[in-house]
Amino acid sequence: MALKEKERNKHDQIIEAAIKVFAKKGFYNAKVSEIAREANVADGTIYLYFKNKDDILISTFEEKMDLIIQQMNVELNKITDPGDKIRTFVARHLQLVRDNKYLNEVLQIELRQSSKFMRRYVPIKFLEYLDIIANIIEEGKQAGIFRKDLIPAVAKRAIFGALDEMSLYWVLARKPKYSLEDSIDQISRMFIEGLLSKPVGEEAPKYTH
Amino acid sequence: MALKEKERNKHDQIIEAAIKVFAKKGFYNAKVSEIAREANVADGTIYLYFKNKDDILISTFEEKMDLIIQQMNVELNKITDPGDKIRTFVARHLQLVRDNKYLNEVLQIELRQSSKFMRRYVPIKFLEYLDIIANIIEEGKQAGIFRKDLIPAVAKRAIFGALDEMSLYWVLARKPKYSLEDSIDQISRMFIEGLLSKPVGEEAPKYTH
Amino acid sequence: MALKEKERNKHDQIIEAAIKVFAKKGFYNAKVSEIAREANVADGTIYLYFKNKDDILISTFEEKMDLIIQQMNVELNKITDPGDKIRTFVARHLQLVRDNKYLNEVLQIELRQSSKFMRRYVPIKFLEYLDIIANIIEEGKQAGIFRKDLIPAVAKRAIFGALDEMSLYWVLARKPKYSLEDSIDQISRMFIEGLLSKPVGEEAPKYTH
Amino acid sequence: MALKEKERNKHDQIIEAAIKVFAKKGFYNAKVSEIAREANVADGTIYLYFKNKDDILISTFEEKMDLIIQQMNVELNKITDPGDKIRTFVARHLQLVRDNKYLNEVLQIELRQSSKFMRRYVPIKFLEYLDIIANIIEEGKQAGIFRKDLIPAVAKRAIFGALDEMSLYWVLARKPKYSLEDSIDQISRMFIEGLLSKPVGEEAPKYTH
DNA sequence: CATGAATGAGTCTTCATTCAT
DNA sequence: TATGAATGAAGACTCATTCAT
Repeated sequence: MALKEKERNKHDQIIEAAIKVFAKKGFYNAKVSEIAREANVADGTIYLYFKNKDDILISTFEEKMDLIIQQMNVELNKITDPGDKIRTFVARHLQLVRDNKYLNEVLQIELRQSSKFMRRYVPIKFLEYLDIIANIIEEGKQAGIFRKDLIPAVAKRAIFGALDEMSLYWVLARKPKYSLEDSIDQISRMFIEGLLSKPVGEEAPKYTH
Repeated sequence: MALKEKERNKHDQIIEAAIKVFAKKGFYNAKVSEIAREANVADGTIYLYFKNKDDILISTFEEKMDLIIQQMNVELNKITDPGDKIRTFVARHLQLVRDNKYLNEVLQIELRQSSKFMRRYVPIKFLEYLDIIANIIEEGKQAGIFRKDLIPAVAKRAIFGALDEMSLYWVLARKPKYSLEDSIDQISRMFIEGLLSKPVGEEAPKYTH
Repeated sequence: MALKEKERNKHDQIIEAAIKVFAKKGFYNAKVSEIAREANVADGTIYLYFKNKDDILISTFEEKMDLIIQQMNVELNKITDPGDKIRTFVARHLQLVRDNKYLNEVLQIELRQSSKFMRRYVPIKFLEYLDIIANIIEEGKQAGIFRKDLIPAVAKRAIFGALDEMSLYWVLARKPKYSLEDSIDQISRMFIEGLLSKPVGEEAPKYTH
Repeated sequence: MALKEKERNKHDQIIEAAIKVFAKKGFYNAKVSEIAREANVADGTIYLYFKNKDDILISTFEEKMDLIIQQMNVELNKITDPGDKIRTFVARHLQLVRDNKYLNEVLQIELRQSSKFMRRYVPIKFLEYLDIIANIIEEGKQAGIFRKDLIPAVAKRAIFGALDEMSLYWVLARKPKYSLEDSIDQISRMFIEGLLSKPVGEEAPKYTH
C-alpha cells in the first residue's frame, strides 16, 4: 500500500484524503492538518497543490464530477430508448452514490453547505450533469415518446432532486430501509409512468391542465 | 417601528434576524454579533434565549416547520382526491418557498450544511413534513387511484426532492427562467401522469417492469 | 501599580506595551501575544483597539509624535532668536530621545524598518515635525540672521538627519562615549556657525570651489 | 544575456537579485524564492553561497560598502584641503545614492530595519565609512582650518546623518523637489559655513558658487 | 432581564530551510 | 555543484461565549 501511495501522485492522495475527512467532519469542521495527516503529507504540501481549503473542495467536486459525467455518457450511449435511458440514469446515479459513500457525502452535504460555495462558485460540472437528463428528455420528446409539453429544464431538476433526496437519505440513515433496487424501480417508474394506476382501457388522466 | 419591535418579543426578533443573516452569509460565516445587531439586542442577550449558535438554527427550523406543517394540513384537509392533494402540496410548497425567500435559503442551504446538524440532530419536523406526502400516497393507494406497488417511504422522498431541487434553483438563480405556475404544473404532472405521452388508442406503457 | 494600570485605559496600556516589545524585539519579531501579555490583556483585546499589528505601530507613532510636536512648539514659542531656537530644538530633541529610550528605538529603527511603512504610510506627523525646523530657518532668513540662500526644505532634513543619526548612535551604542550636553553643543554649533574656525579679523575661507 | 549571466558567478547574481528584491519588498517581506527566481537559480542554490537569509543582507552590505569606501578614498586622496574634502565627500555620497537606487534603498531602509541586524551585527564597514569623515575633520583641526573644539566622533555622525536623511528623502519622494546639485551645495555650506549670514562689514565668504 | 467589553482557544497559511536526486 | 519538492514550525487573527455591572 505504501507502494501504491507512492505511485499515485500527491494531488490525488490529497483529494482522496480530503473526501474522507470532509465526509466525516464536514467542510468547516475539517482541519487542513487532518487532511494532510490522512494524505501522509506535510501541512504545507497541501498548498503546493491547492490554493487554499476552499480550493480543495471545489477541485474535488470538479474532478470527480468529470469522471462521473464521462462514465454516465459511456453508459447512456449504449442505449437508444429514452425511457430506458432514464431508468439507466437513475440506476447508475444511485449505484454511484452507494459505491462512493464518502464522495456522496461530500457532494451531498458539503457542497450544498454554504452560500459561500453555492453562490460564488458556478457549478459548471453540476449543470453539465443535469443536462444529461435534459438531453434525454429532449430526445424523448423528439421521438414522440415523452409528452410534448415537458420543459426539460424543469424536468431535469425534478428528476435530479428526487435522486438526490434519496441519496441524502442513504447518507443520513444509519440503516436504510429500502434497497437500491427498490429505489431504482420506484423512482424510474414514478417518472416514466407517473403515480396513477392505469388499468387497460382507461382513458388518459383527467388533470390535463 | 420601534414600537413594532417592542411588541414582538426578543425571542422572535432574534429568530427573524437569524433567518436573514443565515440566508445572507450562511451558518458558519454568520456572526452571532451580526444577528444581535440585526435583532437590535446585545450579543449577550442572544444567550438568554438560545443555548448557543447551533440552537438558533435548530430552533428556527423547528418553529418555522411547525407553522408550515399546520398550514399545509389545513389546506389539504379541504381536498379529498389524492391527485389533487399532490398538486396542492406541490403548489403550496413552491408558493411558500417563493414567499419566504430568506427562510427558504436557510432551510435549503444551511440546514443541509453540515454533518453537524444533519446527523447529530434528528429532524423530527422534517420527517413530519415528509409524512404528509406519504399519507397522500397511502390514501391514493387505498382509493385505488395510485399504483399499488408504490412505496410511500420512497415516493415521499422523490417528490420532496424534486420540489426541493426546484427551490434550490430559485435560491441560486438570479433570474429564474421558469415561473411558479410552470413549475407547479410540470412537477405535478410528472409525478401524477409520468413522462410518457399517451397517444389516443395506445395501450398502457410498455415498461411495465 | 495594578491600580495605576486600571486607571489608564486599555488603549494606552497596549500602546505602552507595544513600545516596549517593539523596542526589544523589533516589529517583525514582536508577537502580538507578547504585546498582549505585557499589556495584561487577552490577545483578542488588542483587536478591539487596533485594526491589526501594523496599526499598533502606526498609532504609536502618530500619537507619540503628536505629543512631541506640541511640547516642542510650547518650548519654542518662548524664544525669539532663530539661533536660540535651533539650539533649543536640538537640545529638546536629544533630551526626548534620551528620556524615552524605548520610544526612540521604535521610532528610530522600527518605523524606518520597511518599505511597508515608509512608503505605504504617509508620515504626516513626521513632516509636521520637520516643518518646525523649516519654520525656524524661514524666520531666521526673514530676520536677516540666517543666510538668504538657505533652502528650508533641504536644511530641515539635514538638521533632522544629524539629530537622528545621533539618536541612532545612542540606541545602538551600549555605552555612548559622548554626553548629551556635548552632543547638543556640537550639533548646534556645527549648524549655526559651521565647521570653520573664524578668528576675529581672519579672512574668509579660501576654498572657492 | 544568458551568456552575460553565465559569466558572472552565482554569488554575484544572487547579491544583485537580493538588492533588487530587498529594495522592492523590504527584508521581511522578501522571499528567498523570489531572490532565487530573480537570480535565475534554484532556491536551494542560495544556501550553497549564503548561510541563511540574514547572511544575504549582511553580505550585500559588506561587499557593497567595501567598494564604496575604496572609491571614496581614491577620490579624496586627490584633494588636500579639508573643506574641499567635505564638499567632495558630500557630493560623492549623494551621487552614489542617486546612481544606485536599489542599493540605496536597501542600505537606507532595510539595514536599519530591525534590532536583529542593528544590534547583533556590528557594522564594521559602516564605522569605517564614518571614519572617513572623522579623519577629514581631524585633518581640518590639525590644519587650523576647522574649529579646535569639534569632536570628530560627533561631527562625523552629524554629517552622515544629514546626508542619510537627504538620501532617504530621495528614496521615498516620488518626485524630489531638490536637485542633486542644490542638495550638495546646501549641505556642504551648512556644515562648512553654518547657517549664519555674515553681516556687511564682516568678511563675506567668497564662494557664492 | 439586558448589556457589551473582554476573553482565549483554535486554525489556516506562509516560507526559510533541507535533502534526495 | 545544482535542483526544487517537501517540510513543519510559527503566529496573526477571529469570534462564540462569559460575566461583572
